[in-house]
Amino acid sequence: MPELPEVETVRLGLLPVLEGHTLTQVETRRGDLRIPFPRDFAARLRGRRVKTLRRRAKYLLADLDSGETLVIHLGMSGRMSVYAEGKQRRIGNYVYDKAPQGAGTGKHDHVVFETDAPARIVFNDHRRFGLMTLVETAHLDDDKLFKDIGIEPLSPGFTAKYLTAALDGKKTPIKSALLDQRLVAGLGNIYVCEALFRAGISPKRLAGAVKQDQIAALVTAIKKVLKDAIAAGGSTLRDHAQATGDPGNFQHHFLVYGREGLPCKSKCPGTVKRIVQAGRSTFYCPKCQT
DNA sequence: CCATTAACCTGACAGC
DNA sequence: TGCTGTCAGGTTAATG
Repeated sequence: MPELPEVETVRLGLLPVLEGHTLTQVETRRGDLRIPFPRDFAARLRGRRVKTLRRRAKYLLADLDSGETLVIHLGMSGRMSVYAEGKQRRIGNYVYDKAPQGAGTGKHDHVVFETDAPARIVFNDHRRFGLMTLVETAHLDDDKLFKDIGIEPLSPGFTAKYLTAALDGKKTPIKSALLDQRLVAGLGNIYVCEALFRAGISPKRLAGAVKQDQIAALVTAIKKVLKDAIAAGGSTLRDHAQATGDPGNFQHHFLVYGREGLPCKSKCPGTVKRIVQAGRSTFYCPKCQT
């Protein structure tokens, strides 16, 4: 469920049961996800209070009162499901169902957290491309996972000027460049396709050859599509769910993604086409994206 | 250094 | 019903 809007949606849903709360119990139900859990993972989390729950790129970051940060990546299919203890509860602005029988013991339920909210949080990830680890908060930016990650696209620093410099001289197609987390953090296959369509840029155009006015339009389109998607709770294709268990809604607003063979939505006579770039599907309108 | 491809793992779905 | 092949929102090691 994994691009920036989906991760942000999950973060917002976790906030009421995590931030300011204590992890009363933590259980790992296998030895690894994409990478092994660090030594004494559960013990280092148990009894710790979450000071803040942040997001960087597609990672969730829970800063603990121990000086460590719990780093969570949802991979392709990871979910964080929140269940209220005992009965359905409203906590903050969210309503959480009570845990159904067996919640946290499923085949792909890999980590279970209990908090004093009181709530149970179940990390489920059937493809196991996700990861969890612990990093010293003070050295997070220098960690292998984060040292090469680029700018946050929703930050004020993400401007046409920044993107122009980042794309300068690049010979890879703009579609592939935008998926590179070192240039811009958090974009994935869906939102890159959608942003390029909204900016009228061909995904095949070489990154270094995108014109100045197109770059400006692209920056605007990226910020808008990400914000709109967050407001819609992300996009649910198959795996994404909000922390409450509800699906996202932004998939109903796709203009090109998954629309191969259907008419272009920008009142042009074109038809949405699917091509493969760097091993990933790209959807675009050959008529109005140049 | 740069760019592309294959691999990681499981499940859903289409076609036979 | 069941088999096979294809595809999926991400990341990264290996390769050219």
